[in-house]
Amino acid sequence: MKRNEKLPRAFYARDTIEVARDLLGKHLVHVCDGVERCGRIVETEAYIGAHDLASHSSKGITPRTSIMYGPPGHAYVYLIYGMHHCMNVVTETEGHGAAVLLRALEPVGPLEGSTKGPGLLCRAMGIDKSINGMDMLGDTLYIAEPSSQARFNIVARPRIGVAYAGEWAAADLRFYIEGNSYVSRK
DNA sequence: GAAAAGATCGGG
DNA sequence: CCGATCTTTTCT
Repeated sequence: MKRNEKLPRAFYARDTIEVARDLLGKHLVHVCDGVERCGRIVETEAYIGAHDLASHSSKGITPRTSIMYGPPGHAYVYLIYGMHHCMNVVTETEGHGAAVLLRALEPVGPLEGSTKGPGLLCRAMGIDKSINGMDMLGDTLYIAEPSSQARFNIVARPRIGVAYAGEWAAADLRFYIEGNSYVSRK
């Protein structure tokens, strides 16, 4: 089988909105207990920096957000509502505090349970807080460009669950593949 | 110390 | 619409 191409650091070290859009269609891979789990990214959200009131980084550098303020290409994973994990990829440059949340995957190969939504995505991929801070250019967790795929349209919509963020709640910073049935919400 | 709220999900 | 469930941050 043809080997997919792992995304380089430079892919993540760019404008967060561009990264969020470009991540659509890419393959997220997690090697866990010798088993490779893989899903195609179909929905993302951009959290663009300290001035974005929906972003955890808007609180400044805290123990939790230090990963977001670190170098790009690392995983930022946290527990939300006491029961669900959410996975992000750090973008831009060290000190910027931006990341892209992965919200939904289309399964590539066997995956247990739904991958439709950030909490379920992490459960199906075996992602939890032990992954927090991991470099996504290693061999355990990474994102790769698939060898080939059909062209698709990108839809931009407001982010989910950020009503507290004032004006930022309305910004079109959620992106998904038009017509894909694994997108968590229209 | 204590309290409140949260980038969610599933059940009623 | 509401409860589960627990971490992080903020307030006293």
